[in-house]
Amino acid sequence: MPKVKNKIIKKVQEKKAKVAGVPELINEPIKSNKKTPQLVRGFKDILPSEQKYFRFIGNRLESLAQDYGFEKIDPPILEETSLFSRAVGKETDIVSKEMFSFETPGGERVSLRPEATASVVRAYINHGMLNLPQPVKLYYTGPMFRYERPQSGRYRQFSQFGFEILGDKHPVLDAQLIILANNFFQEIGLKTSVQINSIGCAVCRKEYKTQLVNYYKTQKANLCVDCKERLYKNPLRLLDCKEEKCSIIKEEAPQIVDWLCDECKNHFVKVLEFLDEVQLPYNLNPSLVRGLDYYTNTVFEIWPEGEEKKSQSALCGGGRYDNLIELLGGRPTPALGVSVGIERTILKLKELNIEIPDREKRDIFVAQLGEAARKKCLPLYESLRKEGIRVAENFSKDGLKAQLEIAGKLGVRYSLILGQKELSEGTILLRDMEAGVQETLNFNKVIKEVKKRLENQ
RNA sequence: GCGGGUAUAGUUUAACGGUAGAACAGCGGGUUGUGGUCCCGUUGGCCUGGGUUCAACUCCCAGUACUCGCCCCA
Repeated sequence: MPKVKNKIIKKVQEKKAKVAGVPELINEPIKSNKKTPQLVRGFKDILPSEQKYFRFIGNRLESLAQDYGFEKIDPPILEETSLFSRAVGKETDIVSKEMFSFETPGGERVSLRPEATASVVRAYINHGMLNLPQPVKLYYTGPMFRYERPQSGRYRQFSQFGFEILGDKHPVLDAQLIILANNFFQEIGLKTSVQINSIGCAVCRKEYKTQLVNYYKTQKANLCVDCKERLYKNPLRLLDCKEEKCSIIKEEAPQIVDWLCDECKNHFVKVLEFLDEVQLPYNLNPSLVRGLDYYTNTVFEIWPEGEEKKSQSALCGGGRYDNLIELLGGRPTPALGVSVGIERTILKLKELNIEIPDREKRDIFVAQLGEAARKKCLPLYESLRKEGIRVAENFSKDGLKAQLEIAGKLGVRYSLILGQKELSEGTILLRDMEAGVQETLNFNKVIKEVKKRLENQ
């Protein structure tokens, strides 16, 4: 009620002011007309409340990397555009229409990275890592950029982490990489389904593509519009069309595993055997093909359990890329890798209400009253911190009420309170926040006393 | 690139062709020195542009953003 009244009074006063010829500027609120810049489409602020998810995943990542002997590499976010067009493939959607590319003031064609494998491989070649003991095992984490239509689980800037193993072609590595990736999801509490396939080497894939196209040509009349296009642009993609009529055609389509050369088939069989050794269940998925050109032989994805049909559900994807290093100008070197979509993983964690540990609680809040106390509390805070005590404060506040309120919200066990009275006595109050009782301590012994109390609990 | 839904305060939202209301959060006070309960006060908002109308936050159109699908991918 009074609010309405105030507003009316305000209006009347404004009118009066106008009538009296007071310049309007005076009554104008301080608010400027300038609009606050908004987020660029598809980009997000990762707010403090979201950070625990990233921290949680980051911690799991670090310990996994340690356990499996991977070393970290941080390639830059910006690379020559040609790195991606050569590695990922000129014809792929990612390169042909989804990169943030521009010219630098110096005239170089550069792109924000849409993925990191190409950069890791470039670094491997640039820094002569072939002279290190092979295989070289590297991991990375950071933002990637793709100019796609944003939607659930898809942003224009998103985070991935990934593991790359360069310089060895043994199938045990394929299996171990899949185990590692799957362990990650298991350990954060997600149930998963491993999808695996082999797309062979350049030779047998070419042969298979011919077979596939020949078969689909006989069915051309019944294909969807997209698939007619795929027939010429990217035949392997025919296999994961979701149109019902195409799925029926797919049933009868030749499967790549039947067209693998002896070497590729042998490799794939061994990978599966290793997986069997650790009793990791997997789904042999003949229609799993990957969107990046560099893949050869083993390809895999990990999906959340029970979400086989959804299109954006893959939490991670990876495979071998035995030709990539040579393609980028290195010596022929086999390699493989996996990358995990962090936001997608977080989305899943939230969906399943999986509990994520918060940041560690603070133990002691330092509250002060008056400028003199403030001056003593600032160094006290430093001393407590140096003693390894988890301490909190809000020194800019004046009232004790406000400070204790914050202490309560932080969930500290104790608050130290220093005011005029304590200052003159050389003491300080220790308040047990749970019990609500206080005792007076000698200021000079406060660190020792606080430590003693924290240890006793 | 294509299609559907949505757009009111920091957040969740209400109502209305005629001066926008709440809850939570924030800030201040009730205790000039005591939090987690309570009470009071207070800051702050109709996405942008055009049209219809005496009058548009409300109706219409366009744009933009968000969102959900398709495509593609993590």
